[in-house]
Amino acid sequence: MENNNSGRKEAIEQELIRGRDVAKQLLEVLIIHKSNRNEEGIERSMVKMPFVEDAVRKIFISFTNTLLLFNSDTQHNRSDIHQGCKKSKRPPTLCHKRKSFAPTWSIDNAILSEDGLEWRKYGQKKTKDCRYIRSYYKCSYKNEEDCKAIKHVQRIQEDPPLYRTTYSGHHTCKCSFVNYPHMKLESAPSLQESSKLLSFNNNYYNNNTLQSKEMKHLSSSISSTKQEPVEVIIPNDDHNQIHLLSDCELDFNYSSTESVAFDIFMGMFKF
DNA sequence: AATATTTGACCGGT
DNA sequence: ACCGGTCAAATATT
Repeated sequence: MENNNSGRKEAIEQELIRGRDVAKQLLEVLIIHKSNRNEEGIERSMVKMPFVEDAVRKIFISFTNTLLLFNSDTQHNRSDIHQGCKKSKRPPTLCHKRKSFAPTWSIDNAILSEDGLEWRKYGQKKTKDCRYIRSYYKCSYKNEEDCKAIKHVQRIQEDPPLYRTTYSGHHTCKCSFVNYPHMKLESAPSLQESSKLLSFNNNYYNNNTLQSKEMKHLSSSISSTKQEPVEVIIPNDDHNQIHLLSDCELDFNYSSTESVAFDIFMGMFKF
């Protein structure tokens, strides 16, 4: 327990450092961008938007990974409570999981826009303090993959219309890879039941040096954030596959896989 | 027919 | 007892 605890502490620290470093990079880019505008405000620099976008994403993921690590104790303690009532029919006893310890965050939008993730509406409610209805959504893959991500959307303002979307928990399903069609996450039947297979289409990585460099980075990233042994397979020419052996801490594993995937994504833009 | 949304009942936390 | 989150039957949509 002691050992596990210090390992987690270390992982949290690493995530924080990682987030800080990317934030610094981003800040530098923005400062350069600012100084490269001339007096008329005409832009002379070429700030690569994919880079900026990805840096923001990485910072975000770093924070969420840290939160997941931070909360992993509480989540474990809770999971056995709600296993006992998994199959009970409505009356007489029904256990609903109420309080979630998952990280939450909100985003305001002027329009009801797609967020690129897949949701299914499961309820709506008029709340006390707001005259608008609040809609509740859960991940479309909740049943298939036990993905715990939920969100609710509520209009909070009339005149310039404004909608607030509050997310809770992160996707642990294939839908988190929906914006990155060259990456696939699926079960790896050849290995343990709980393991996952992350595969990359080689068409996107035609520079061989870059590829091997990023793959190396990938493997080191995975093992550095996990205490358990991780199997990394870097195979043939057609497909690069990484097997992740995971058991109870799926949220955490998926998230780090995702963030590592962004690393690779980012590596592509440097060349 | 299969899948998604609507809706009121139900539940747990305060 | 109230409030907001969730369930699941009824209904709508594909």
